[in-house]
Amino acid sequence: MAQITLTLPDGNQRSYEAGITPAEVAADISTSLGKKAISATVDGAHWDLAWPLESDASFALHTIKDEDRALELVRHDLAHIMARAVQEIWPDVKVTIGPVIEHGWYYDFDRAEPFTPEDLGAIEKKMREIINRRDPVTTEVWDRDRAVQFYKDNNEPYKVELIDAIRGDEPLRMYWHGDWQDLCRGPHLQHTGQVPADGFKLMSVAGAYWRGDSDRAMLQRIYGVAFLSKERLRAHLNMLEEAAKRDHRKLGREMDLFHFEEHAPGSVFWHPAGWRIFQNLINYMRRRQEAAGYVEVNTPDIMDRALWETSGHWFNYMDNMFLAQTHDDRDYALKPMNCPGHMMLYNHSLRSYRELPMKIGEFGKVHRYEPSGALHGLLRVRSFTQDDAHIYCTPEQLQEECAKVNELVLSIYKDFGFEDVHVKLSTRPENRIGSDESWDLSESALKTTLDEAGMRHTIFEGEGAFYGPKLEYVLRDAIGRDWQCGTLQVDYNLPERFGSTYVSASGEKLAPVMLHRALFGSLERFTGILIENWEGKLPFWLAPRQVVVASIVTEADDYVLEVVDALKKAGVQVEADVRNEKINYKVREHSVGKVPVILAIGHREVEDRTVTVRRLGEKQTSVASLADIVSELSAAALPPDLAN
RNA sequence: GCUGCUGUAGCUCAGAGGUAGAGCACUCCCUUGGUAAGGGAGAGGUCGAGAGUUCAAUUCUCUCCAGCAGCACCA
Repeated sequence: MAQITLTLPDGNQRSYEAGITPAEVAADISTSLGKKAISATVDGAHWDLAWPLESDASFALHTIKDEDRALELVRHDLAHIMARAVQEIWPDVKVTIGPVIEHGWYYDFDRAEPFTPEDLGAIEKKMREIINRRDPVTTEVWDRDRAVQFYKDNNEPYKVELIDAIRGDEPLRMYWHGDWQDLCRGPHLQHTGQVPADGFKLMSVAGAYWRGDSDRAMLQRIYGVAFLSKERLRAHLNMLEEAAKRDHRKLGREMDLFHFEEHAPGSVFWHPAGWRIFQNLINYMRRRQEAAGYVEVNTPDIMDRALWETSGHWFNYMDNMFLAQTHDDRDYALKPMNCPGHMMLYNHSLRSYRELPMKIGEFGKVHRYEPSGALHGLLRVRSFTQDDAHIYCTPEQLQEECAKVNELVLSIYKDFGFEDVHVKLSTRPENRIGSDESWDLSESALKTTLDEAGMRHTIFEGEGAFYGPKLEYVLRDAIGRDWQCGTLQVDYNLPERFGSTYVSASGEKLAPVMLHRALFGSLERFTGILIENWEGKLPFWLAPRQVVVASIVTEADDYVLEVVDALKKAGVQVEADVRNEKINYKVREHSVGKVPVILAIGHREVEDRTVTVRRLGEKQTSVASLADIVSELSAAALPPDLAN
């Protein structure tokens, strides 16, 4: 028998006969390690304890203490344990796939009756039984024909389909948890008892398409979360509760910012306070863009079909466009994008190279008939306002303009407290317009921009828009969630389709390149993201109601109004609250409404011409003179681009 | 769009085959109270819409609409 040498993490080497398993190595090192081991890493690959070792390798054993490995295994075994539990309860349910995901796993089943919440409880109970049985996990490599026949005999058509999809040269590995069997790449634990029985919870059941394809069968997906201890699980569940508290739909109601109606699904009714946030964003962006050399324009909401045919939208997105019926025998559509309107604007007069780069922005409201299931509060709507702009430039200017947009967007996100930004680069899709040469140029311009700025990014092959590749800016929020916001797209195609030109220095008519860019993206969505990020407690300059001046006694009312007046004149968004209510009541109400500053006025303040200041989230109050508080709050009300 | 669930007062929710209830909010009265809900009274609902079953439907059935979770989609 050949000998192999395993090099342990501490540098020690051990020699064994080829074909030995990591489980045997672990037991050889110590009895307790043999019991505690859950998997191994062999030359960097995560290795099942049952897989034989055939050659020299670096070798490390893992126990439940190696958190990353342990979580992966535990979650993966739980997927199998859950599938087993389901089949033990309902033998006719067909199994499909069950991968590990962030925080847990899911498994998709084909079953005629829907799983109910009570079913989840029953499954969970059965899973604990299986864990307590400490069923051994064993594995074998089968050849393809045997596996296919096995699944045909067992009436598991999805598994047969999976095997068909696996490359011919890949070994098919079968796993048994006790006498229950599944096709699986592995690795797995030694036995089901290695799963912490109190660290998991089944969360929900929902539909999911087989193989992610909406033309195929709808399966039932059960989601579970799993951690290595009860405490970790509880912490995760608490985190979910915290996230739920940030739900902008709930905060929007509590803060009286906006609402939705049945008769306008996916369209926002902005209340005064919500609209103020919205306007704050637009005004801020308007200033930043003006400073960056943009001009603002406005183009029609409804335009003739012919325009959308020229742009390509009609053929690519007709199903998702709102069409306008009129009595003049013309087809109109509500604009789903601003770019065709901007093309009209560009083409309206003969352009000189001296005008380029030409940057035209519009806070245009676009309408898209989004699938009903996609709608989600402010985050996915059917009519929304973009901070859209198009930059027309010469091919020579392209690279620099991309870099400028990139710089601007990062600087703006920073003003909103988003410093953790990463970028998705999406390249040419199958359905596209334009030549491969123009796509080469566009993609390389975006790639170069990221490389020169040294920004981390992920490439998404084939995910670009039909007219050009795109960058998408993804922000990480205060509790670690990612939100896709801004975009930068290079487009050689629309200028060509619209016959746009500029006159060059040598008098030739040449085609410009255009950039599409939006930095907030959708103002509606960005507002929603800000609400979630700050849990409604927006920074002072953005807060829709910055200050409430509340009277404690009726005799203070005149002075309250004087304070309100002074703050208003100083540019602060302020309201008086002189209702016949106790100060406790007022403080509670405005705190729930996330008003950052409450100024309370009683006899003392009237006499001393002061205010008592209570800031959101602080129990402690302080006293300030009227003049001081006015100057402090008027400074705080300045947007970051205007503050010193 | 697909699967499942939900729809009762402005909000959060209870309820039952015999045309409805609570708390908060709202209006009025009392109370002038010092930092997260002072007390009392009143008003408020075609029970999402339509059809069917029934002597009788808000309750049961079906269709539609909207919302929620997930999937698919996201120019």
